[in-house]
Amino acid sequence: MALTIEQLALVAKALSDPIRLRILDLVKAGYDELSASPPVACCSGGVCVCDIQDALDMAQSKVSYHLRELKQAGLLHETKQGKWNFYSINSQTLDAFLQNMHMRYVKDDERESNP
Amino acid sequence: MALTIEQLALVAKALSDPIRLRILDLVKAGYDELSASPPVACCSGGVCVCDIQDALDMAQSKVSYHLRELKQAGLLHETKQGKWNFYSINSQTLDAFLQNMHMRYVKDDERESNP
DNA sequence: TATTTATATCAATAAAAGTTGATTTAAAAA
DNA sequence: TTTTTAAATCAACTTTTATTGATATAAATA
Repeated sequence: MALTIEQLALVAKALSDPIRLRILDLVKAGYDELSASPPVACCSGGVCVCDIQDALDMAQSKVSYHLRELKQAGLLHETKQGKWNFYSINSQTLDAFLQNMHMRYVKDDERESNP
Repeated sequence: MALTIEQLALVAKALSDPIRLRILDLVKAGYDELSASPPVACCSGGVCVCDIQDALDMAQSKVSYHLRELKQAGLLHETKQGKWNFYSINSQTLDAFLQNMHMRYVKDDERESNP
């Protein structure tokens, strides 16, 4: 799945804010790294908004805003469960982004300049 | 070399604009893909501003602005040669960015959830 | 049913990024 | 030496993003 320049730029934009990267860190680590327990007993495979909010000590609307940016870029997956929204990493998007960027801008052109 | 969240965000920001990705494309391809010849006989290993400008049909100051963003993020290397400035890809920065992003957000945590 | 809790969304504002045309600098050419 | 060429930088402006506080929605609880 080759991504267009516009798609690549959109993912990069979502990744271009330290707050959003911190959110990705928290979501990736899950409740291991959060000083909280999942609000729902069964494993949701994600982290809820209020726990990110607590962990980062940020206004709720601010956290929601950044979560939306990440979700719209396809970097997060959202699961609604009762009154909670759980977010988990969609590593497919990030993986595709990283692979495409590597192929486009790092990988040596097969034809020339190989060691 | 592990990059901080702030460093990662800065590189991502530089990559978050389609114009800049197009510039990276051109610089990577070099004069092969440009309908122009290098203005200097000896191989500079880069592309000059005016040829990017021609290829993208953009104002000179606009191209310079985006080149500066890419250079400041460490994604491009600049070589002055006579009255020309040649830009080439600094793949180290991009490579470090991609590896760090992969380790941080894609790679499975060794401890759990392995297939 | 009334209240609380979790979270999205909205409107207003603030801050950052991008664009444009003009000016500056420095090298090369006339 | 004057003029031209390449490219950086600047100031004014426009557009996009981010922040904030308030409001809306919907589920859970009292």
